[in-house]
Amino acid sequence: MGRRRPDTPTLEEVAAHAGVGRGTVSRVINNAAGVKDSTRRSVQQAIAELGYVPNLAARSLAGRRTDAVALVLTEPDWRVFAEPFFSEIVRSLGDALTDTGMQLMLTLVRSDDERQRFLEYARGGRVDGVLLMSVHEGDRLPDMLAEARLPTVMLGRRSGDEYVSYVDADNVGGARSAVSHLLSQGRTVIATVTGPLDMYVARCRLRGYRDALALAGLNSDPSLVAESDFTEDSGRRAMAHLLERHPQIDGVLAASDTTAAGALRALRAAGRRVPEDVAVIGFDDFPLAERTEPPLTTVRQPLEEMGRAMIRLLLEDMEEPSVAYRHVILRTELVVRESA
Amino acid sequence: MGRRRPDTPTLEEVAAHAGVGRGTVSRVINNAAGVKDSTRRSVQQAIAELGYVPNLAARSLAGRRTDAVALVLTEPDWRVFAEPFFSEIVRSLGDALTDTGMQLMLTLVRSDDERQRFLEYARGGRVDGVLLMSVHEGDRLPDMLAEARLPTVMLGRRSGDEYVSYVDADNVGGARSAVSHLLSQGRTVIATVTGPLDMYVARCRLRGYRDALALAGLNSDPSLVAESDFTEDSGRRAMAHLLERHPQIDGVLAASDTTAAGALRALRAAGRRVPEDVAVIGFDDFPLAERTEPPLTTVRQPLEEMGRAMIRLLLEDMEEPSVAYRHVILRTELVVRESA
DNA sequence: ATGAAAGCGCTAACAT
DNA sequence: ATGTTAGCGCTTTCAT
Repeated sequence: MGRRRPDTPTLEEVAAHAGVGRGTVSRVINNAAGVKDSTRRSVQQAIAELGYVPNLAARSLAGRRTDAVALVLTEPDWRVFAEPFFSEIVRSLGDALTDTGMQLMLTLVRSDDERQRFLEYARGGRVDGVLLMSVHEGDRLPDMLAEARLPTVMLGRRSGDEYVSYVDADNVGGARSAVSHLLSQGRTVIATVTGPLDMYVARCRLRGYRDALALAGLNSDPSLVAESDFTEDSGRRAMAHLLERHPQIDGVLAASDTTAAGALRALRAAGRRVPEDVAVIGFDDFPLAERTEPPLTTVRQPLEEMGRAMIRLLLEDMEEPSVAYRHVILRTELVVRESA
Repeated sequence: MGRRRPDTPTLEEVAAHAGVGRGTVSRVINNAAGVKDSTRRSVQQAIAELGYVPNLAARSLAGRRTDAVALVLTEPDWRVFAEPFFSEIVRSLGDALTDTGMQLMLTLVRSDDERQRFLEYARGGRVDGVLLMSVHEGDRLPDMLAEARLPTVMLGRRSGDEYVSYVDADNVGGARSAVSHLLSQGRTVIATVTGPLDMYVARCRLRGYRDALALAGLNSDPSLVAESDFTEDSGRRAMAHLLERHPQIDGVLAASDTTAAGALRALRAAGRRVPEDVAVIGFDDFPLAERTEPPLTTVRQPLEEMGRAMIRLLLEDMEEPSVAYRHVILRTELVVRESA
């Protein structure tokens, strides 16, 4: 595990080469004010000539920033990678961070051992802040990070009373409006393929489904609810199962558009036409839902805004280490795509 | 961008608390030999009581390891994320790294600006080594890293004469054996859906396809070749296109199993039966190919071994910074899955 | 506007 | 076996 970084020029050598003190060089590389223009230029030239690159370890030891934030994925199931949702969020985080000059690094945490290791890494000062995504209910990592007073922001929450800062979408409202939409179309037997019910997000969407039915004065029949794990295949199986029990289903709320695509396949396999016989609405990942034939109506989450909001909360927390946790819940939008 | 790490106890405080010198504490946290058992225990207790966590910046400044390696994705197209290939490799890298106690961090590099930023990050000493994947032909990042003398290993190569260290699969051989297999089945009109031809891997597979035909004394017809970008949808389109020109196609080599799945859809849409009318063989990502109905024959790459080999090369390079570039090409395996 | 000097928290070489 | 000490390369006062 030996490491040798050879002959990297140091700030001191740059200073000597430029014939100035090292404080001056430091000011130049940090774009600090109060350096005569001519001095600045000669320092810059020395930097170029020597191929100087600041030693980041020394820099963060000496004080200020690390200029890196970690995005942690605590997901034993690697298939989330395949979700457009995931890549959209990562992209939006990357974009939002670009302006701040920070590096985004993705870290994968699967076991408790890795959880511990990451904690030490973060507490060791290798990152200025931590973003978390797809956190499951019992996961204590966010609390550990928060206790260590590391700026921490989650995407989504683990439960109804979450403390650690988070950004979430209005899942209940989204599901509610989707189901209300189905009802207003005259659909009467509406089923739902939920996500894994140990995830709060899945429970919220289920709640919205029930709320909408209740609002219409209908009882929700438990046998119209089938659980999936957000993958296309499990969505297909869940839908097939629902159809066996309730052949007369004419509307479906799916936990995600991947799941919706799966449901679509099951419906087709059973000879149903979509949306004529059965209308399907999925939560949220537009790329897939749009590529479906026909394009599915979806509850769209403002992924771009969610990423931006996460970065905003994180930066705020870094500026002034407050004791407050902050929460942002973003509105969802029903994107209707039926021609019918 | 201010950052304040509050009141973290230092090694010195631990030493005082335990009533020992700080050298001793350092030995204990680094599991160095030559510390009396009783001393070690009392230091460990002091560490626990104070909640001490080593400052990683100080550690790497003082010399040794960073204990982190970066996996860089230089991919403007985020859909690669969705490839099982990708997550399999990441998993295998993670596993291989676990034993060494190193952190793996994924970094996304899309623009030249980000390329430059990452270079400074790496040269700044934040990582001990760099792994690269999905590197396109003209990308200079690997050279820049190698010139900066950072241990660097790529997955795949950019061209036929690659210098920077890499691990690759025998793509030519794999494609050749796939097409030979089709020929031995009596298939006579064999098309191929290639990957993006600005990637060497795609060209290699195309070469294997041609080699096999030549070996059988056949000329390859350019109009039996259609390019895709490794996504399912582009595979579907490419296949549809091929079918228009050559309705009599009875065998297909697809660039990946995602592409193969797309090809399958196009074939079905055109009323062909697989594998009775048309046999499809895809390169490489078993999870998807197995979930296809019927399961597709594939050219399997030893992803697990590839990940391990990358880590091995990287560690070797870190141990003894050699001037040599090293290359490993792993054999592929044809996994036949037709019942026919 | 700029130089000098005091750390930041750790490792490793040198004493003992 | 353990204490002491000299840096690692930078930022940041504090002088000037």
